[in-house]
Amino acid sequence: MLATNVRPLFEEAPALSDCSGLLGLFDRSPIEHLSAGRNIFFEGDRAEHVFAVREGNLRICRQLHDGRRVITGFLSSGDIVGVSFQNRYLHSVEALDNVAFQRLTKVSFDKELIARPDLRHALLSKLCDEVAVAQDQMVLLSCKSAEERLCAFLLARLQSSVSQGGEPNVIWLPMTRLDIAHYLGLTIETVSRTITKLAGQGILSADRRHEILVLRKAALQQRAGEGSAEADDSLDGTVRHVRL
Amino acid sequence: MLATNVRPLFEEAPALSDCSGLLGLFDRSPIEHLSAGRNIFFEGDRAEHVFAVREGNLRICRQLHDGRRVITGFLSSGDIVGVSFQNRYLHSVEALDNVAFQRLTKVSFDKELIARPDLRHALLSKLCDEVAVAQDQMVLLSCKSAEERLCAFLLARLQSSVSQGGEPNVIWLPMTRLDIAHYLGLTIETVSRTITKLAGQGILSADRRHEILVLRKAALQQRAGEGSAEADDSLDGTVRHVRL
DNA sequence: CGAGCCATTGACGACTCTCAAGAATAGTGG
DNA sequence: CCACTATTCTTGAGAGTCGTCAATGGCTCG
Repeated sequence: MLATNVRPLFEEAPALSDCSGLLGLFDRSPIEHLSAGRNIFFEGDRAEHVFAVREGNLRICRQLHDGRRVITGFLSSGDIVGVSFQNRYLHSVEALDNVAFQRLTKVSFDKELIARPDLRHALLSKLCDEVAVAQDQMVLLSCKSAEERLCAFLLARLQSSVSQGGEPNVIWLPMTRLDIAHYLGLTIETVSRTITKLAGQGILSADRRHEILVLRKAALQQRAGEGSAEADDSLDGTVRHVRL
Repeated sequence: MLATNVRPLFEEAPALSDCSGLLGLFDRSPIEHLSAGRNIFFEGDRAEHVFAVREGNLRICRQLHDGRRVITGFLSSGDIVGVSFQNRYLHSVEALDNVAFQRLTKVSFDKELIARPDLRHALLSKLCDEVAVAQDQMVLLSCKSAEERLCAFLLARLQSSVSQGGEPNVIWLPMTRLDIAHYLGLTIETVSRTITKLAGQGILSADRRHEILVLRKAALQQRAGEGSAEADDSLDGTVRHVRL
């Protein structure tokens, strides 16, 4: 087992992005809508459906027994969530804004998958991707400072914003500062202070609440510490050698 | 995408444990040996094989550009590592003691999988499990104190030790304190101090370096935060309520 | 316009890291 | 078998980062 954690009985995963052909499976499902603050499902619910996000943004939360909340990820258009081999969801998924999504029962999702080897491969591949992302986040949480965490997060959001058709230097943040804090393992105050500091250094400008302007991307990358492979300006498919 | 991290080009996974039928695939592979400190493979190596651990213990490491090291997991007998959809490994795997393992080329691993739907399902299931474990670790790193982290870690190792046939209250630790620290996102000093503190409270006894005796499992669970409901009882009848 | 949420900013304190030294253990060679 | 060395672990003192508590300000919405 990768980590030494005790969760022998659970096998759930996760949220899958950019799900190539997989999204096609949902084509015949009706579109459902959700307003900000509402959940697609809750932690502990019986896991009977798989969902595809079509519009809007969501957060994936887990609750600790003492009330602490952790955000393990964010979702947006094109992501799939709820894929699972267990019968209960391990996390809640909550809308950050107006969301449109489609659903498929796990049973029919499985059936389609059996019939389509290409999609099975896509799913497997996306699952591997998912693990890599989770491990990246582990590294981030393991040993990065508040500034490094925030810079890494902002760069990731920048890429996401751009790939969804935004300006090349504008970060769109559908989530609140508190969400960011819960995602990065920080407090809202630290997130706020760090943003202020970066703004003071002329690296970015955060006039609006949900929009951050990147002024010096290179500085941001430097402070993110090891952007590793994606250090460069991405977007093109050129894979660079990652040596350390 | 679950996390907002930027790793669009990588899809690797992970280490799979308790790999039901999957282990059978390696039956015809010769057994290879490795002594402590040696690697099965390094981060950045071309990913051409999948490996099954037969004996001994290993650690999974990632290196940051500035030299910081993170341990993302530990492996032992029955675990599979190297499953990947990318052509380079994202982490190193290094022996903690004398290790015996077998290998299979990715190509033949894939071939076998195509022929065996049951194994495909097992793999998918294990991948989901893997993600769940990684997310548990994210939660731990996100918002748990040093004491909570260590207690959770020790409980997991206890379970692992017991399931491998050890005494019900003895934790076997094949790794060093530094490894534990790098796994939990702490320093070696903090790990050491925390163990000393727990020993001072009569919760455990750590006379030997690689062996910890659990004296009050219930207290350990309580301090792990969210070990949740499974009541203690533990080892002796005298279960005392321990508040923090 | 007031209520409520969200974000910012400040002061303070605690937890953990850093630096440093010493003790215990393991490994090596005589 | 016993020094001798190297590594690992423990313990201490001090510092720094980040969390906690608290107050203020800005935005949104009824």
